Amino acid sequence: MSIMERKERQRAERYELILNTALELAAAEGWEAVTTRRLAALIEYSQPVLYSHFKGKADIMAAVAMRGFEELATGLKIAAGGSAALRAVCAAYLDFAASRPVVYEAMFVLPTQLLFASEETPTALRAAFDALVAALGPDREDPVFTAELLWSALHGMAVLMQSGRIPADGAEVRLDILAREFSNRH
Amino acid sequence: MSIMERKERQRAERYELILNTALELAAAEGWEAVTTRRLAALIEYSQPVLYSHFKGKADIMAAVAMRGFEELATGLKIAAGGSAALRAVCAAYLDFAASRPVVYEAMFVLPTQLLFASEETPTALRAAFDALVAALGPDREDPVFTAELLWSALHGMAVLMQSGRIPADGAEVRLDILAREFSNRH
DNA sequence: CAGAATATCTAGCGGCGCTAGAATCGGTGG
DNA sequence: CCACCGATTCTAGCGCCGCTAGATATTCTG
Repeated sequence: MSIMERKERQRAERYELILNTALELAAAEGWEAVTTRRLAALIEYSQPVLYSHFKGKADIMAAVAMRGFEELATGLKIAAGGSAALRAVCAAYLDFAASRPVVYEAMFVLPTQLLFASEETPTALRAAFDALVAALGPDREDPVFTAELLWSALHGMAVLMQSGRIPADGAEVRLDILAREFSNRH
Repeated sequence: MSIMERKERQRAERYELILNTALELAAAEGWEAVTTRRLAALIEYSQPVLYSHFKGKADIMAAVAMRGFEELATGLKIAAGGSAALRAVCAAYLDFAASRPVVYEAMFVLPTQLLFASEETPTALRAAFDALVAALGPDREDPVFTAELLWSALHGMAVLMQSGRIPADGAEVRLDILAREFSNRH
């Protein structure tokens, strides 16, 4: 059965190659430059090979997004460890969005079939959201709604800055105000 | 010169026809369904006619967005009139986003060359933002940054709800929390 | 080593945004 | 009234897209 194992391993390697190449290309030229033809050329296989791994372009982006959910969840959990957890978690979120813009775009901006806040929500995404809830601290009246609002604010800041709709300059100040407004001293 | 006037009037009418048709089609089937071919067929002209009015598809969407800026600015100004201005303005913003999703998408989600917070920012958009600043009330420490943060929160709520990433159910509660957190009693 | 099964490729479909050049229309001067 | 000419509009096509059917090549098996 070693032959099958080797085949599976090679297939898994090619799967990784596709994802990494798609991510690199997207990072360099944006998702609209990630076409099945260019991607196939870069991995040095023909187009249909992509379709033996993924249902289509959207599926490739969804796979990239899934990894992003895990990375984000990890980042938020680490940030939640120290003191001033709320501000740190918010900073970690914005940091992730700023440092991996195309991954963030695949996760939260581009159309998705992914259902949020449902049974099919990926574990990692749920974990990331739970980190937000936890960062708000105990004794909240509406912890989930408040966390959704906090997420909205973070997401809005991320995408409006990314698209140049609000200036990058004020990021620190806005983060300070956000952390202050959402702090638990009310 | 009456003939030229008639021609200009007819051209203006066709311009309107294109914009209205694009908006209707986008509202019915989304922006990705608004192709130059379908649009041309709907207005009963050939494709190149579109290009005699607009530089391209993106330009058509930008024109739709521009009208949206005006409508939003008007809506926010009206909401700012009464009492509880902050909550009312926020509600008006979310209302606009929810009731005209494709216009909102063209304004704030889809790629744009439009520069925000610069000299080229459309007057209407600037007016809408100023309404947010005003709604925060006087005696703020960082009124612009705070307004940018408020806008971020509103935008985040709008798009995350629109894409189903946060449930539509909690909209009212989240709006309440938002208005409370940003109220000037600190 | 022949044949079956698997893996991969070539070639193509319909549709996209956009445009060059042909055809047609409408106003104008003889 | 008509022939011309410029403006307007259309036909046809380019190179690209996501995706797939069917041919081909490769690999494993008896």
